[in-house]
Amino acid sequence: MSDNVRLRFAPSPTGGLHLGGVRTALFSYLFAKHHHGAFVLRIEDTDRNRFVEGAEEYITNSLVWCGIVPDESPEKGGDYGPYRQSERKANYRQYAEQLVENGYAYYAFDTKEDLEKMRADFKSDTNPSPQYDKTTRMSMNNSLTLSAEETTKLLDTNTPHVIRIKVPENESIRFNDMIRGDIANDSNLLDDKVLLKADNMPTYHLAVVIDDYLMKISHVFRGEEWLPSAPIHVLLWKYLGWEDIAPQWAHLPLILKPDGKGKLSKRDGERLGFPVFPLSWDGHEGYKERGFLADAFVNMLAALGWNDGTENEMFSLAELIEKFDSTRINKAGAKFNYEKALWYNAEYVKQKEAAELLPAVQLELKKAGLAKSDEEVLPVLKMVQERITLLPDAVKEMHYFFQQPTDVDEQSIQGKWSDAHATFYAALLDHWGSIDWNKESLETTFKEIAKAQEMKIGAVMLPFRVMLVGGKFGPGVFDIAQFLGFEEVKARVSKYL
RNA sequence: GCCGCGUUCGUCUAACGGUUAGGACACUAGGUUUUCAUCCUAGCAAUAGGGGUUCGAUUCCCCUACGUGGUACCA
Repeated sequence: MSDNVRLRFAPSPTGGLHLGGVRTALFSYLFAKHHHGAFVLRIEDTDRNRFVEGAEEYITNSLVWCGIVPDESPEKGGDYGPYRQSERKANYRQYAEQLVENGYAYYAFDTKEDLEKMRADFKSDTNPSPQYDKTTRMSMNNSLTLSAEETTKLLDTNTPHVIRIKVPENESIRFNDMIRGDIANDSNLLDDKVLLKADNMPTYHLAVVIDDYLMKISHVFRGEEWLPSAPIHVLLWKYLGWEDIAPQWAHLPLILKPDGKGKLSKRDGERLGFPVFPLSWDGHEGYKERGFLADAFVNMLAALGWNDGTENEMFSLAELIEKFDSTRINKAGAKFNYEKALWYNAEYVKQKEAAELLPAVQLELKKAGLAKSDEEVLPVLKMVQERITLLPDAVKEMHYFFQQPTDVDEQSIQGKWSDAHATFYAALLDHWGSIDWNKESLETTFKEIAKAQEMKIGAVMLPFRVMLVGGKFGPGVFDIAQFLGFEEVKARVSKYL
């Protein structure tokens, strides 16, 4: 494959992109880039009722955060624009009419009530949801049942109508899915899908075929929920005369709820306590705001349903591009596991250079009201880096380096404090006032004084830590003391003497 | 109901006819850290069920069960 590999990600601007959508975009992007092809973003806004203000911008921002940058898009433009279907409206009707002329589609004038009546009339125990198909179309109000004159008259008087595909009888419609292999469907089970709506806008089925054709799309990655309508698309590519250049389809498995049943939905995030959006959307916190690193998020998503065949699980975007192979995508849906996402993030935080992490950490500190210089923060970050899972953890792990602990866990040293302790720390501070201030000498003298006063090291070490940081946590206590400096250590300890 | 797709440890997955069915997350135990986390070591744990095909099936075929998706003038 070469540079005529072109993939598109074609979301509807009906809300925030969720995990599944991002993964579809990611796989498309990886495949395109692996083959040195193009990745295009197309906005499928043909349903004006579901249009949501700001959704398109959100989608773009999300992709950018992930590093999935389109080569062509509504914003950026390209040779095959426009990239919003609402702006390509002029294209669709002519193709639909071409299908009618060639006998592959027909005008239908049925009202909403007509359709409801048909569904009610044909409904039975064995057929609970009757379709507009070969068994019913001849009893409906369309250009197949009406005379040519009547049809023309209705059309000329602007009677509301749609254009439906005329699904053939007794055909086995097949195509080869990149992930699932040969897929066959019996045409007798398909319905006459609406291609062009009464408002003159195309449905997904028509628009996707025409635009994939016009934009020279070579491969399509989309969710498994499209598998049942794929035969309609196959038919359309054929009826429009483009059968030989139809794209190759890859229907991706779904991302499922971690607990119960079904597709992951945005409600699950609130319910189970994890984000389902990359960036915050509509009051729902995103992965970014939760404190995930974009590359960890992308790695986690890529590993959900794909692997490179080795035992390696860590991949940068560049490595994903290099190793991506669509034949290694799984067929079965995957239950989402937030624990694993957390693990990925912790791994990325640990592996990064502290300096690389610094800007993001600084942002968290500022949010918590701790504005410090990079020079002050960097050495502390190096000490606590491996203790951070999510970026906001940095505040919890670092605040006591810069300010006296407020919540002191006194319970942890309850009953372990005596006058002898006070004497010990007083002597310690007295001695430390005149030594060379580094962690080695701090530790040595700490131990010497403890021995001289017949105190067990363990008995004085823990209270010392608690006075310094506020609890039983944190890096080596002498590392902390060294950073704090004599005056600060003295201040924190003296409070308890 | 009908149609499509799927089914390996609790979860994500490897093994594309021959392995003691491997790894990761989670969990458990031990070690390190005179704290906690990290880290190290070990442990736990799976081929949905039934028929075939084959010298041999996780792997190929069929049936059943279960899961999931579709069945809109939504995508």
